[in-house]
Amino acid sequence: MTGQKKIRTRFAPSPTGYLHIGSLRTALFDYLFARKYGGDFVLRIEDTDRQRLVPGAVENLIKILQEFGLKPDEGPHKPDPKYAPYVQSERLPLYNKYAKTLVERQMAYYCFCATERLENLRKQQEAQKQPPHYDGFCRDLSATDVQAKLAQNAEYVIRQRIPKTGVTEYDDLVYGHLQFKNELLDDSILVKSDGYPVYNFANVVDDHLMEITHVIRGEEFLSSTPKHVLLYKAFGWTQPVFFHLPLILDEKRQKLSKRSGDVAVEEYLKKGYLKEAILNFISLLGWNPKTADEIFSLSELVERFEVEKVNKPGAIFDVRKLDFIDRQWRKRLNLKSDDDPLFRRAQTLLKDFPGNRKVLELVYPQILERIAGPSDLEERMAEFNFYFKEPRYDASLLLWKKLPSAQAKLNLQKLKRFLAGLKPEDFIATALEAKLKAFIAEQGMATGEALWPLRVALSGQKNSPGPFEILEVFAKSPAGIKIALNRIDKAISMLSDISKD
RNA sequence: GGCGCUAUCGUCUAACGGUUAGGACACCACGCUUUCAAUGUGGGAAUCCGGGUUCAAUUCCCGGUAGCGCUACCA
Repeated sequence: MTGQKKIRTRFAPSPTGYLHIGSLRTALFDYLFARKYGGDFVLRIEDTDRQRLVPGAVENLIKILQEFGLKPDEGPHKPDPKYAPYVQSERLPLYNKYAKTLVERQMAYYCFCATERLENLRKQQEAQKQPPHYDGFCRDLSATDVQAKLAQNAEYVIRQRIPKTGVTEYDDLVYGHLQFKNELLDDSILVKSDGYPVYNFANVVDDHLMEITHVIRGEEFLSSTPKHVLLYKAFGWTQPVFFHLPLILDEKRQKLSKRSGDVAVEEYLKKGYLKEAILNFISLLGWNPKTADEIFSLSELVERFEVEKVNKPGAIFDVRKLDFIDRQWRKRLNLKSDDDPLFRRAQTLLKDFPGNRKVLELVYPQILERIAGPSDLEERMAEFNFYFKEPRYDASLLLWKKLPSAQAKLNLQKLKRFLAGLKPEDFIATALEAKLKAFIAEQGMATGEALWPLRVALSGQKNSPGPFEILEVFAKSPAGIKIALNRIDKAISMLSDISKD
């Protein structure tokens, strides 16, 4: 056991200002793998693309990871002097040093080609239906030529010198044995003209220096991995185990991206999804426990996680399943409304409705109860316009379970008369319910046959809050009770029309 | 175009080479319930195509097709 190296995984996002749902999944698997096998989970920030820098992104990343319970053991927030810094833009001298080494070993070379020439080259190749690739113009520049150019302060990049022959192969934990012909690999750029390294390079250097044992990342890196393998070989470093995760796809089967809709984890949080549900849901994308259960907490996931259970095909992100899992979690957690993000979301939405707060406070618990999932919260909320607008509905809606129209009409007439005799202070949902139910029983009506038509008459909807709540809301304003009674009248007359037919 | 990966219900997926191809989401019907939700019961719904290997192929091999990914001085 002494020779065993400690397992170390890393999550290496670019600070783009938000956390991509796919990135969260990667972070989750990094975390699960590290926890499962007693390793460390490291956060490294890949900010070598200076065009895409977003201020504050790193702090946001750490915060949100923490919120999900995926707190890295190491990272910018908690550096280990042995590996720090954890932000790539602070590691420039390192990349520089290693790039030089590569050049010395003839495994990389200076390239002075102008962007314009490269663009033309690519256009030509595309026109001739050839795979676009660097033509090796600077690959065999003599040492003196290079020195001369450098002395002139010519702009340059450093390219990887890929062997012209041979095959590069590696084993992936998920995808198995993979091999690539070297001749098809491009002499891609390692260090950009601004002195910043490119992903393919910085990644390898850092993973080695940080002693990462398992590289867990999305499948999109499957075909750039041979270049990484070649770099490990060039340096004489042992390569980590590669562990690629199947892609998360949108409903069009494309890699989930900003074009697909919401990809930012923050968006889902804002919509009111529980973080437990989000984590649970994405864990099921490309991985399955092989049991009937599928509701798991983070620690349950750690317990059940196994690499063998990771699938190869890309998985479509189906928000309806997320809704389902969210409901399950909501039930499991039994949240009080103040702790429920969905509730908070509902509250902010309600602010946009043109009514008094009292109305909303009364109906919101029902909104939440009847919700299918946060994804259609907005739609459901919009239905509550019935209070402010005259409802329009089909008379057949009033007929619950094939209730005869004459019966419905009679019931409504009785109810209306009863309601008309009540005092304004009687219109408090709980008290009203007791009174109304007593009356219904006394009249020998079936509860459903009385309350269904009443509720529909008041709201005009198949799904709405209950009649007691609606009536309480109406009774808040002096004219409200009259409006409610008018609606019942209208329903009665609609039923009369039906019975004539 | 080149290279790579992938291929079971609409979706997520299960099935030592032998199953009436299973489960979950979604959908539909019915029951229960004042509606919804929840719950119960039932229903429709899949092995991409073609060859092999084998007594036996969803499973192994080959080919095709399709989808996706990569093919940037993005990651």
